[in-house]
Amino acid sequence: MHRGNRHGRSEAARQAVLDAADDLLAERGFAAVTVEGIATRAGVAKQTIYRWWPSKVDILLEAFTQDMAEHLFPPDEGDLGTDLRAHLHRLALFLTESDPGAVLRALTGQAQHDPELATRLRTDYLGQQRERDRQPLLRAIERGELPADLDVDLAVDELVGPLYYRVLVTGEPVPREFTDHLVQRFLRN
Amino acid sequence: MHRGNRHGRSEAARQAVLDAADDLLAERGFAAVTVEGIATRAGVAKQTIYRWWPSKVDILLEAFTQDMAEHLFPPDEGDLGTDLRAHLHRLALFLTESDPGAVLRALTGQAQHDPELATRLRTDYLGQQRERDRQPLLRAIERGELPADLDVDLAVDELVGPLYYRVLVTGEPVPREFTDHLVQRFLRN
Amino acid sequence: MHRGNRHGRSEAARQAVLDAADDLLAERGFAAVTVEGIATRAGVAKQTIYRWWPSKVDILLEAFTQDMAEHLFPPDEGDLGTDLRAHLHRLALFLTESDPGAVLRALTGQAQHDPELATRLRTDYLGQQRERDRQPLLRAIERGELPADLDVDLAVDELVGPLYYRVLVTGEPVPREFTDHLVQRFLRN
Amino acid sequence: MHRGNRHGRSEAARQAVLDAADDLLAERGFAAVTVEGIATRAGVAKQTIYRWWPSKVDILLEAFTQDMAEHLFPPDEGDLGTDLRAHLHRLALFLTESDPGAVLRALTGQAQHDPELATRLRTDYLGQQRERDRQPLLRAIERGELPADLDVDLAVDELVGPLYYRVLVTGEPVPREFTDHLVQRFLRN
DNA sequence: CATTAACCGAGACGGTACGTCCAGTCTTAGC
DNA sequence: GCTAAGACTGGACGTACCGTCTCGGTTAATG
Repeated sequence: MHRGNRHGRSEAARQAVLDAADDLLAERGFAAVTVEGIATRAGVAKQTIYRWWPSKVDILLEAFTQDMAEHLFPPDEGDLGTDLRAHLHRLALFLTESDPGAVLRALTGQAQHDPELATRLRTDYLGQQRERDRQPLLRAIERGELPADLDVDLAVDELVGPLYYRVLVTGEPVPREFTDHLVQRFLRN
Repeated sequence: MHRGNRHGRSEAARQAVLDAADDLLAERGFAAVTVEGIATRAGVAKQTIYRWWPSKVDILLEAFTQDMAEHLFPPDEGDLGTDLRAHLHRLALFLTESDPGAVLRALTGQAQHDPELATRLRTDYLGQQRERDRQPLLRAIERGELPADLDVDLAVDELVGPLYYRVLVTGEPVPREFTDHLVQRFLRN
Repeated sequence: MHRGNRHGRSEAARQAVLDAADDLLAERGFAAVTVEGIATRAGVAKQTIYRWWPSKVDILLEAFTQDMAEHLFPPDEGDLGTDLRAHLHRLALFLTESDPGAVLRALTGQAQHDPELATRLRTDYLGQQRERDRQPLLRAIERGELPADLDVDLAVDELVGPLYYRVLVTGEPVPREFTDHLVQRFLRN
Repeated sequence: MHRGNRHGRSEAARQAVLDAADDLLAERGFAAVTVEGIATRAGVAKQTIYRWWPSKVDILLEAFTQDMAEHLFPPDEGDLGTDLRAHLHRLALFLTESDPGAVLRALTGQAQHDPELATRLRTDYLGQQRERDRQPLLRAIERGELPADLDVDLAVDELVGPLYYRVLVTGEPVPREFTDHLVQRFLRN
């Protein structure tokens, strides 16, 4: 059944590992994400895991990157407020409700102990995500809705910072009223 | 050297454990904070640790709470802008530069994998800290600088959220310009 | 139930390990004597095994030494032929039929790949055994049954060599006729 | 480099495997004789090994059989004492000094854990060797030097048994005096 | 003279056992 | 009664080989 051969790795094994890691995280928490557990659940040998991933966080990182790939492109309705409200709300749902969001929270947690992972996480995910976060603002500048000299990065920090803060620090829910309020305060300025 | 006696726990042992945990975290990172490592470094038996702390995160939590206790009381200069700027800057320094800040980052990271720790962290630290964060705003309301119906919690999220976001997520520095800018934007509203 | 404490190791664990190793060898052969298998069967943690024994052959060596301790003291009936016949027969039974004999065969086999084990085996067992093998001859010399200038070591080689040869090399049985014949040939000289 | 063809196995690969196994045993001991190690050293695929040999001991067995093939034919000088002394001395040298002797010792060791190998070893080697060992005696019987009713097998056990015993068990050297002495004692009877 | 079957190397695969590290529990002797 | 010491079970770590399995390339008899 397995497809090990000179043409390279088994896609079936790869996917089974990623799925197993995801499932273990979702069902039993980060502490249950062990290489042995993944191997058993995926029906894969440990060596196969170590052959392709340096550590278990690399598995989660790949699983996350794959799952998250097409998500979170901000909508473009032609109105800054509409776009921002929709985007922040979707980001909040992603972080608090989705499986890849749970993986991201776990990885962000682990990154506090592991600078190398922190760097990788920023390279692999945050860079792209911030680019997506900037889109509504950049389009608004083009449309003249926002001044051309706006500090976009600062604006992004103001908009998404409180959201991540709730998710990662206070653990409070992030209802639509909250994200809408953030947008409202931002626009009033 | 050990101070076995029938009169209660050894304060020397307690402090040695807390110091050892702090030092290990600072010098060799969270992964090096093991109960055995702490015991060896502190010159203490593992059992002594387990007698007084349920787990290693409890040690860090206690070490952190002790170190952090008197810090971060927001100044009261009688002016909202001045107070907020000073407070946010000190918070930023605390989170990014201080040893207890490093412990807090590590604990916050661990809390992403450990809901029980998350709860404890909020109880033991965040509650108090948020109260301190609210002080400048409450005083400003009393002074009439801010409207009485201000949603203070939301305002705190707006002010400190971007700061934690930089510390925990993007890893970017948090210079005084950044915190000043946050205050400026907040006050302009 | 376990008795780990500062006074030293658990005798129960020690004996369980030795028994498990013995049993595995007897029941399922040398290939089944794995540290993990011993640990499981003995109801002991692997770490406990590695704490006290450097390798699995050390376990077998200790098990063997303990089992073999009081065996094989040659009889003293006051007659060389009688004593030698009895001693060789008992040695043959020990090597071919007994559990410690099976362990010795396995260790002797392993010693062919492991010079250090070979040395240990000679120190721990063969030295004593050869001393026992010499006893009947020495007593016969004292009684005047054998010349005082007899090369005792050579005589031992002649007497037991063919026996070990059958056991270890040809695998033929070692019946009483065979050992009796060896003695007869030796005495006729 | 490889010689794939439809007409049978590659002799080059076969010989490379046998040499690699021999060399590994001689240089790094039995524990280093692994199928992977042999394959790497021989520049051969593991599959090629498994195609032709059921296990690594089969490789050693074949290597040994090939190396040993023409050795050890007992001389025929027409005198029993002369022939036996020469034959035992050559056997001692073979077992203690030669490369195939080292392989035989390793195989004999392994055979203590592996009854199937023991059987094969007796079939492939010991049978022939014992036949060679019997030759000097049979010729002496024909010449009338020994009685016709001599138990030849027993005599062989007496002559070579002590030699194997020293090689496999006590590890003592087997000098010419020793083998000569065995012959002398045998002839005196 | 092109096909094509038998053999080759390479190497991924599911497994088992290795020897290590740490978690968390337990027992004892000393102060 | 608390302490240091340290043995204990348990479980995950990362590594080494096992024996099995494709695969693409090489070669030589066959068609």
